[in-house]
Amino acid sequence: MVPLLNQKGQTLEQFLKAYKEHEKDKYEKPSVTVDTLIFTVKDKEIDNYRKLPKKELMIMMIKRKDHPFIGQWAIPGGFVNIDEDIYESAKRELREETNIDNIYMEQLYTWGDVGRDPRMRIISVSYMALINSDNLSVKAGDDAEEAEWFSVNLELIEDNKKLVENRFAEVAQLFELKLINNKDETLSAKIKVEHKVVNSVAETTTRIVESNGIAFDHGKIIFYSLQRLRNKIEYTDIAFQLMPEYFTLTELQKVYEVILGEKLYPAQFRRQIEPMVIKTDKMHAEGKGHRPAVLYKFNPLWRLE
Amino acid sequence: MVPLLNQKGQTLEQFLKAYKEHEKDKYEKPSVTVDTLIFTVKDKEIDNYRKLPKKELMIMMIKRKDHPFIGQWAIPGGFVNIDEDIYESAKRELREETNIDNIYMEQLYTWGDVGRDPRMRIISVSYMALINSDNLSVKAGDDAEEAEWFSVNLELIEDNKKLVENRFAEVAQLFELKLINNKDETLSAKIKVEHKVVNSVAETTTRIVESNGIAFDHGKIIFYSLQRLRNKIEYTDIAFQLMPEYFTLTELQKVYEVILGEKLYPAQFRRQIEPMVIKTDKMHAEGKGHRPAVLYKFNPLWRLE
DNA sequence: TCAATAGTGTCTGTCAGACACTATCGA
DNA sequence: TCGATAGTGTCTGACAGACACTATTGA
Repeated sequence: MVPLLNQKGQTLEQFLKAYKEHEKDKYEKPSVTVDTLIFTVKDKEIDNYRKLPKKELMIMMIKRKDHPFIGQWAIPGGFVNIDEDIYESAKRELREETNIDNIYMEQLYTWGDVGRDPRMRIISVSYMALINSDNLSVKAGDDAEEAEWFSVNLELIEDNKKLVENRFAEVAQLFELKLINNKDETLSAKIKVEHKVVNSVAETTTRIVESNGIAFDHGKIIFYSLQRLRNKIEYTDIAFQLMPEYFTLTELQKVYEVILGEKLYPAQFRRQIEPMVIKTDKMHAEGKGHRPAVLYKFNPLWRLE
Repeated sequence: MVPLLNQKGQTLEQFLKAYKEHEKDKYEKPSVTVDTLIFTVKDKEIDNYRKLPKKELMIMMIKRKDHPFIGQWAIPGGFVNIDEDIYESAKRELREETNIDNIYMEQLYTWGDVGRDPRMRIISVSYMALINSDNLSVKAGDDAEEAEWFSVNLELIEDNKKLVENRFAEVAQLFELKLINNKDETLSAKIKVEHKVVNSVAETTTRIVESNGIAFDHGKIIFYSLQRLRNKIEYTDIAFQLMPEYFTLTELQKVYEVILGEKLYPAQFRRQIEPMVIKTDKMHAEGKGHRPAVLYKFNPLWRLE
């Protein structure tokens, strides 16, 4: 077979050799990092002996020891090695922070605005990892970094809908994100979401209007991940990534509730979740002063009918 | 206010100055490109005078003039400028290929496996643009590049479900993607999707097992974008980005059908789509030999009730 | 006994799937 | 008249929202 030649008469091999010698570093390149949002759900202890613990959505944050944003908290992340897939890079990051491996992880979004890091042009690929509360006892990695879990609370604090020319709609929503660790340190960010229809093209802009203690544009990234979590929990089985092997249906329901931010009806929740779970013959040992609950397992076959 | 100092006693300004002088290019960086998948829906003319034209989903591809993959077809794309947001970069790419501006575009996914480009390490952020058939007459950009529209057809050709240990499921699906231009050039790719549950963690791998005439991993990227299109058309209004300002409900239904790959019932489709459209007093002029259809417009307010 | 959780039964209205039917045009 | 598209009416079963009810435990 005759090798294909380009306009300079080069074979592929010749082209690649010349390319690597002359073309490779012709332009200035941005740096690429991977940020991993690590979520789990944790019990919050309650005084009353008969009451069940409340569930809280938690995210892992790292305290910055150097400029920029010194002393503020950031999502764990780091530079992509030149010989490492970006997915592997995110897994490595997760391992370094938590010593946990073999965990559910998905790519979220890539953030590439010019001014998002004052040091230089950095494009950041964000991943979302969900770990179950079984593994929560695992210590944070042996880096000298301060890594801590923060509870995640998102509140809609303003919601404006406008009519323009009785034809185009503008929606402006203001959200407040609050992160609280077990020392009651509180970080917060206000995020404004504007939805406009211009020339019958819908445009949504999301921007941080205030940030306290959260480094870079990480408030916005966390906000985005919460939207994704809420969406995906409705039509996938990702919630089970947050559960231990055995769990009660009430625990599972509470995980759904904390992510969706609303109460669900037990009867209906059980009917809907039924195909995704397997009833075991084990009973929940913890609950006192009320009827004990049956433990369930995830049914990985649920999509196959 | 006292300026914050890091461990070396530097202020933020001192740190940034030192960083830019010494740290910036410490590590080898990957290159970053943006690829834009440009979709539209086109009429396919029919001989019978009373019949309506068929709708086809089309994607714009560029013929490669140089190594690697010389002579094959690729998604339009290019390097991100160092002083340009990645979203702007995708818009620029779209403008260069189609001369169209102000168009719906969303980020799809970021592809960052090490070996995906034989020239060097390239991380590619893909965007999806939808343009309406009104603009279709616009010529491809004035680049010397050959740019052409290809019809997009995706077929599920194998579907295996396995039980392992009567406990874990494995699903393997084989898809064939076919791209055909108006000279009847046919490009194709076979994509294998494997879904496994290992240690109760669900893992999905997607890989190209065969590629004819489609450069790089672009068959996989197109496949991914089709999944996203199908998903989003069900719960968002993106379909209207593919429509001209005035359209009949049958046209709209055909667009849904070609993207979803299935026939829909007219009565139900009309009931469901009703809140998203506004009936006008215009009638469709084209159709001959049958009842004329009312023209509708998109209702950008539909989400506000 | 009582407070709390576990778990079930059932009514109601909505809506998707399915299909049949009417309306209107041009050759 | 007929072949094609445009558009509507309605039956059926499934299922979400809502609420009430029963079951079981430990202090």
